[in-house]
Amino acid sequence: MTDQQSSPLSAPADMAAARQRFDDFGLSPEILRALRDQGYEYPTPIQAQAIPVVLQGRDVMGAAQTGTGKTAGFSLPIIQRLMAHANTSASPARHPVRALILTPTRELADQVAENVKAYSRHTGLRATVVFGGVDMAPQVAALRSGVEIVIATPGRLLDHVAQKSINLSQTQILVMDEADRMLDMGFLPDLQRIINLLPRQRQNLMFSATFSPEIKKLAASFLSNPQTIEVARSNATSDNVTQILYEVKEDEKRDAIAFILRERGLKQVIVFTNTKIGASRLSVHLVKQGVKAAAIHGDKSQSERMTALEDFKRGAVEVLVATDVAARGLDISEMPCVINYDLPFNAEDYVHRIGRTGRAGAKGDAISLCTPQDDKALADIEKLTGRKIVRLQLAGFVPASAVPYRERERENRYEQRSERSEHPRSRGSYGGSREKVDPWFLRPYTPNTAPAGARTEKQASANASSAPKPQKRAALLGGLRKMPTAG
DNA sequence: AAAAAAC
Repeated sequence: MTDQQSSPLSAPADMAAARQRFDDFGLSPEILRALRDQGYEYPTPIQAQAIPVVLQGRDVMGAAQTGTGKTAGFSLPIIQRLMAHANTSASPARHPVRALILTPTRELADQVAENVKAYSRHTGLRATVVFGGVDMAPQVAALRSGVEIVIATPGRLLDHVAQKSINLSQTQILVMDEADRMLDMGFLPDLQRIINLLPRQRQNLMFSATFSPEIKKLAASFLSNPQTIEVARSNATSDNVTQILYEVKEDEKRDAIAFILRERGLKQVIVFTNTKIGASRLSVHLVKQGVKAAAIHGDKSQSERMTALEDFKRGAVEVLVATDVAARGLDISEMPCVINYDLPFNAEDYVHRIGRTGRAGAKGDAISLCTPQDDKALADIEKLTGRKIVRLQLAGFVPASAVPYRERERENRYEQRSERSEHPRSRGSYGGSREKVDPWFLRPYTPNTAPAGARTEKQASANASSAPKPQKRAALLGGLRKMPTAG
């Protein structure tokens, strides 16, 4: 809950009487103080609905997109309920985990934890976050010292369960955030195992952006007599977001992105790709063009992921090239624009991706590149969002392939020389065949009017590059996480 | 077809 919160002083006087305030919920002075610290006074619609219901101890099935203030909607009343039954013993053993919040991605867990810590800072309650890809020891130490609230991704949580560094036998409240995403990611067995470790008598809160049959089934099996909370029609795109669609050729996409970034002078933008390798490649390409870009995806080490996100938030990185790891949940304020380098495979992912902009009533642009192959994806998106998206030509855009080779060679001379030592042929690993050379840094000039045969050859070379040698792929992806550790 | 998540 940061950017979606309206300014405390912005409510017109004539509205103030009708408008609910956080003071109206009977939250403790310590919680209200934390809210004041952050300058929050008025609840968002989801908060106004969720807080009283959660305070009553009821189960909740909430349909809410990120950016609606959902996190505060469940964490404020949870903190209140835990305070109401405070445990004053100094012994860590007397501080069993009392509330567990599960999220699908590590970044989301981290972000939720930051919010929970902020809201509980004056209460004496302690919260910690637990996720994979980082050293376990500090997490074990935090858990041992005694925490009432744990925010976790499922895999690492079960890891802690296995080595007995966490005890869930006293956990009275369970939150499943982004439940639809967790199902998509195959977390159902893990969720089942975790739930089996909890007391039967507990409060369950489930949040999901969509209400698929699978989600309803999950709700039916895990929730008891839940109150349904819905703030906006699900699958709807925000009216604040202007959707723009440019039709380009596949091999023109990189140039088109660079062109769009330059033309619009974009300083805070996420570019989504469908693949991890695609994210890495595009970010390397943009950096070569002088763009402050970084990639974030699941094959990056956790420290690289965190660095990229922090650098992006503080402005050192202006273009975050991301896979769908960043499509949901991430709360980055003031994002005026989101770009789809690839149209996503699932229409729902499109909604989540463009939901990263146009938050808190601000205007935003969602720019997508599409190729003629994307007809089906586009039709699915238009069906889901109930809107027609007009295809436009990217005015003024000249792809690099349209610039005569000799001219490009002159422009790129320095770059090409510096790359030459990395040339696969110089290492003999690719043999001498020109078709197998990665066209990334040696792009043969192909006239736009090339005959069909030449086009096929170009495609073959593009295909070869989409399956680089494992070593090169690993270097690109920066997959520290995948490196074997001792033993 | 892809991505994410434990070691």
